[in-house]
Amino acid sequence: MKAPQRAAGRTGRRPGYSGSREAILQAAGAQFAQQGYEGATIRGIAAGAGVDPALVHHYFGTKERLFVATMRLPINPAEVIPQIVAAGVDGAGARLATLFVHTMRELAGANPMIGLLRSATAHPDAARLLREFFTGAVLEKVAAALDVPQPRLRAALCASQLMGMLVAHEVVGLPPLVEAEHDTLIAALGPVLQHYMSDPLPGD
Amino acid sequence: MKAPQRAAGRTGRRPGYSGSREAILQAAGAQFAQQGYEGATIRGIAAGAGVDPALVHHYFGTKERLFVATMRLPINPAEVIPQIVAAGVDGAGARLATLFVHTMRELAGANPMIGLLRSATAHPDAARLLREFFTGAVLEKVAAALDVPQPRLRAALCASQLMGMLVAHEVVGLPPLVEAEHDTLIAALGPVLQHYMSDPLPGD
DNA sequence: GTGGAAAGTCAACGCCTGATGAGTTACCTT
DNA sequence: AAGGTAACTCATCAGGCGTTGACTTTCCAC
Repeated sequence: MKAPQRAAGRTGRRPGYSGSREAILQAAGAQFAQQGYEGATIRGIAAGAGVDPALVHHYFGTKERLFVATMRLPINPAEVIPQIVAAGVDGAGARLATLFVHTMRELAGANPMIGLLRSATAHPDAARLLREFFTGAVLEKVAAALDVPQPRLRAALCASQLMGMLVAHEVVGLPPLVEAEHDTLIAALGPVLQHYMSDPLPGD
Repeated sequence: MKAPQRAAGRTGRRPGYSGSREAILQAAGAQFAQQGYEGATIRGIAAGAGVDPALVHHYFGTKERLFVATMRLPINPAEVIPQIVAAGVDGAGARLATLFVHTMRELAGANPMIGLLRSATAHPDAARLLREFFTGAVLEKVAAALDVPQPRLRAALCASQLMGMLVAHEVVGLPPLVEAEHDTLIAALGPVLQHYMSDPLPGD
């Protein structure tokens, strides 16, 4: 039953390729997602990767930089946004809702976006990063792709609903949402996103 | 310039009524709201209240119990829900949106709900508390007051949008939302909440 | 082959955290 | 006037945190 144990008290470099760096990144992603920036610990991440805590610093320097290295979105907005908007504004709400719900359910429990949100609530830098990412990589892209008035406001409204669904579903765990079928959530969200994207707003 | 300093190195009970307990509760509320459960410290709270850290334990025992003592919602759902639903389902979306946006903007920066959310993301107990509170005190009440199919699911959908607006506005600080007029947000949110409350859903 | 760089561990540092217990002062009842 | 109780601070504890520097072992280029 003796599993090939990592870091078995042995010092010095291991023979062959160990994949420790990737193991650390993966463990860090899981811990940040589950416990947020403050809650996750270097020691815990190292244990999860089967590695000495000092090795984490060897690779990433500080916890802060490890966090930054870990952060990424589950989907690449640069390629997804055109896909959703391409066929025109009509039906874009339904397409976005479908993509979002499926991604959320598939990544349940290991959603990097949740890690970002968890961290953003306790770590101002993460909040700033999230804001800059959204305004830069999402809002602007959507604004460029969507031919409607006030595109940034509309994108932000969509983001508010999607973030909220994520928090209510993954963090708080509201039972009616967790137990609902994919199609129910999609049917509920679709018209909302469509409303934000194309219905008239004050200031149009 | 010598302000009447609290806890000026003097030991023993202070003459007169000091209001220390209330000062601690207020400081704790602010710290939990701004930094979440893990981020807030007993020492920081004590300093904010102008008091020795040990006095916090004297009154509340543990950090956990102080947190519970601090938690409350900005509005009392027991009296607000009937008010919103009373005049019928029609227009309830707009009424809820108006109440929500005004409350959110008035409490900006000191919203106890944000403290709960921040804490829920890092502290499973807070998440459980938030879930139990929502299912018990909100979802059930709404379910009883609303004469529509699947009331709990509808209430949860509304909650997801409101939580999301709170996170996007207060935590992430998306510029288009922060800069929008009250009326713009209300006009955007109203139809969404109305949709969740009264439009047909799969499973009706 | 030989030497430098990378991979890896170990032990320890200084700091901050929540919590405790003893001691001091004021208040309230009788 | 006396004594109990509540309010309050002080010094201190043990434990966990991020981080560091020295040391060992393997890899790779020349």
